Amino acid sequence: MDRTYLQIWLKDKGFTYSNAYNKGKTVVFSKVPLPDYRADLDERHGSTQQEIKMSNETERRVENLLAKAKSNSNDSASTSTLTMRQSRSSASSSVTESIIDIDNERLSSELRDMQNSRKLMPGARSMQSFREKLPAFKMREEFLKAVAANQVLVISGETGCGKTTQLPQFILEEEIDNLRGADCSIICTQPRRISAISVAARVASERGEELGDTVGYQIRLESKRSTQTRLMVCTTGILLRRLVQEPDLVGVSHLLVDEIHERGMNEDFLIIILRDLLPRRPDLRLVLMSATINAELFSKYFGEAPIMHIPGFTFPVTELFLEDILEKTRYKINLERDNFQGNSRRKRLASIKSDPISDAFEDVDIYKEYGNYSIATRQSLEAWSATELNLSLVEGTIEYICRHEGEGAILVFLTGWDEISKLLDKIKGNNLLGNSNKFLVLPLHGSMPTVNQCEIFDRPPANMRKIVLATNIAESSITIDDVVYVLDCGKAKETSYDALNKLACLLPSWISKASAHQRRGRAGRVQPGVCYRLYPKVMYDAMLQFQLPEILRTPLQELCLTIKSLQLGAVASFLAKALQPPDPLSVKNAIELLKTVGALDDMEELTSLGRHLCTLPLDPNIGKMLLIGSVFQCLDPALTIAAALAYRNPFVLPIDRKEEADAVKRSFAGDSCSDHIALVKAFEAWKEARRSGRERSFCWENFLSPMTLQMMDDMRNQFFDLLSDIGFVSKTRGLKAYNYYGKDLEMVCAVLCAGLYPNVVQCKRRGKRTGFYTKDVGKVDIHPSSVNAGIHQFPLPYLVYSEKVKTASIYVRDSTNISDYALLLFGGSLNQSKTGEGIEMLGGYLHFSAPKRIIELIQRLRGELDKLLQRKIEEPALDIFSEGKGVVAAAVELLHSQNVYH
DNA sequence: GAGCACTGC
Repeated sequence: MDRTYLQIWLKDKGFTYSNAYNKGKTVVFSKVPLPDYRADLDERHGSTQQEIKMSNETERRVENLLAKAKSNSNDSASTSTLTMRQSRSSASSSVTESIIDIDNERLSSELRDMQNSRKLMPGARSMQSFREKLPAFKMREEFLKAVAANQVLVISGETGCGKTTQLPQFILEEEIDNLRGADCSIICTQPRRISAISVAARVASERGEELGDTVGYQIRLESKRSTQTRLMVCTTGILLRRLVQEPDLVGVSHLLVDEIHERGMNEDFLIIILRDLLPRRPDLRLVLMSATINAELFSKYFGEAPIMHIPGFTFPVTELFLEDILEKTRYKINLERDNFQGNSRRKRLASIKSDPISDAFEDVDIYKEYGNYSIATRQSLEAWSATELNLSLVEGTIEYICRHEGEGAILVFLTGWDEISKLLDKIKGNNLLGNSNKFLVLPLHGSMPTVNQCEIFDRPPANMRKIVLATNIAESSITIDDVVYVLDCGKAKETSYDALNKLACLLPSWISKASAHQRRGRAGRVQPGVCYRLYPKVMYDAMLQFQLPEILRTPLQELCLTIKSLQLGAVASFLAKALQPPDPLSVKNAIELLKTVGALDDMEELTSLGRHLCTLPLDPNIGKMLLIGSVFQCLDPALTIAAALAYRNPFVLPIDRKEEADAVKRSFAGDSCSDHIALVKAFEAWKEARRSGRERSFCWENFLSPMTLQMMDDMRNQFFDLLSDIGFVSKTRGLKAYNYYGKDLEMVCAVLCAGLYPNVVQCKRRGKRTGFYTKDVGKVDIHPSSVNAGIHQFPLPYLVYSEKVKTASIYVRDSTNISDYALLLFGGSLNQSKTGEGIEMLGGYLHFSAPKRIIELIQRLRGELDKLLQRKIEEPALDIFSEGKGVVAAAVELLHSQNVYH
């Protein structure tokens, strides 16, 4: 067996990137300035030259295979055919039109008869009186008049006013009553899947109908609708996909966009498109639904569209700030005990100012400002730190509520896994709260396994108090009805995007007033409640009105690709029309990345690859990984990895058994040094377990989320269908026909490399340790949850990663160890090195050296591979294994020659 | 050497 021993030859060249960092120029970046991790830039940035070692045997084989390929490709000249888009027949004959008119008239009157008869059904009376009590009901006529008179209408209303369920319903009833039922098509968008389903279900039941009749819903991979459906509730993402096919939303009569104040990326993107669409569709009616807090913003955006306000109804919630809490609970914040570093207020004042909101408090003269409060309170305020969460204070407040306040569940908002875990431990050790008969303490975090989902929602047994320790997930995604007390620590982890360093960040920051309001509202769902804010009033006053919109906080490559596919013109000028346009540098980064991936050409136009990527609901890198995976016969693992990366990691993080969970994940990875392979193995094992009917125990034992795995499975099917739509696979041949190399680790890693490039890490040995470096930010760390964490010596010189995030440090979360051949054949384009005889990649960040004839051989192979791939992209039905037999075989040969495992 | 906000096609 041919085995090439790979020697890693390290050579520091002191390479620096002046374009990426301007020394002396400060980084202006969202709310949190970056610490100076670039201090010893030159030292850290030393670029490594990788010497390519190729055995004579391998060289001869690759040489031979390539020679065969040459003769092969000559006799089969490219026969790429231009596919013409079939245009839909635009004009239907007048005869069919009049038949449709008659049909529609009949249908409209049927719909009206049905609507009227349902009003007489048992239960309809009580349902109607319930609806009449909602604040929205009083506005019914006014609302309908405004919809008729204005193309755009902005509705502002607080939770509990009934706007989401009533307004679309009013329109539906009105249209049906006026015999326009057959012609109307109402779409209502929701930002989340669950809310789309529950809104549709609620409206259907209020109308006394089955879901899917006149009222239906559609979310990804799931819908309940019929030809009867006149009101469709869908997620914003579904509507955006529909716009790709139907840019004018032909046939839609009314569009209601809900929760627009949340400023999600999809919603912000949608309203730019809609503002441009309205003049082309004068008959379309648009209703924007927002919380009261920022309705004017949207009205202005749509040329002073009228605003209608609907008062809300929730139970009153008493609000207590830190000073009131200290006064009431007599809790004492003790410097030595509670503040680990013993930061006194004065010491903190002397150090660097942290953030404007904390500063708002640090600047206050406590003895003056809090003159009406007790000395103990003032001393506690003096000792309190705005930068570190004081868990003892949280616990003390919980204890106070349990001792002195009435019944009702307590909901505690914390920032993350760590805080939840620590507080849980603390409570369990507490004498009063440790009494397990009296308290039910439940952690609630997106990646914790939901052992007993019901426990969170159900009322606890009598004389038992439920205490939920949650993240932001409880702010809008999960609603716990019986909450009476909310504890708000005032912070949440928030993503931001540092365009200068091309770096996504996930850091705790102060929430906005809007979030604080939302958290408070969680206490008043069933009865009057109390909200304990564990920060001073002055800090609340200093909080931002709203969170920064998502479009300003995330990388934009996927959005930019969608803009191109919708033919909305130049990306930068289109995005400049947004309510709050993103930083031009972020746009530039996204376009550069799309060019690197090969989705856009130099003129910023979509390439053939780019057009394929538009059809896949994936980040362009992951989409490319999937396409290359199908091309190179690794479809099964590519589907799994794409699904996991696009949705969420199926591995859960149990609060008390995380070491075990870590070990299980590592055992799935084996010696692959790959989180992506661990995912694939876990998914395969799940499928096997499901076949033999032991899914539940398998998931439990292996710390996997059955719901996530199920969703991944569905997404895999969706991706397969989409690949079939664009001709890369044939459904009749099935998945197995595209998976010849599915178990071949080197091939799967090469496919990962093709997709994840330019997300490459250089592993540099430094004595006993390995340092990890990327082009954009220099030194990075392997995330401790990765199977690659703690490995000091990797068999291969590079890692590719799916995500790099700055939290406590800059981490690559999921990574795979790859060879230099994988990079050379499937990475970025190769360039002649400016300094020597070698070749380079990634704008000169990665260098490879070898004897001249080896370099030439590799470049020749790479050239043939690129040509073959290009033909395949232009002509997806092409069989590259017969067409480019020699080239593929040569590539496989080379990848296998670095097999260090067998 | 020590960590994992949340949505969506």
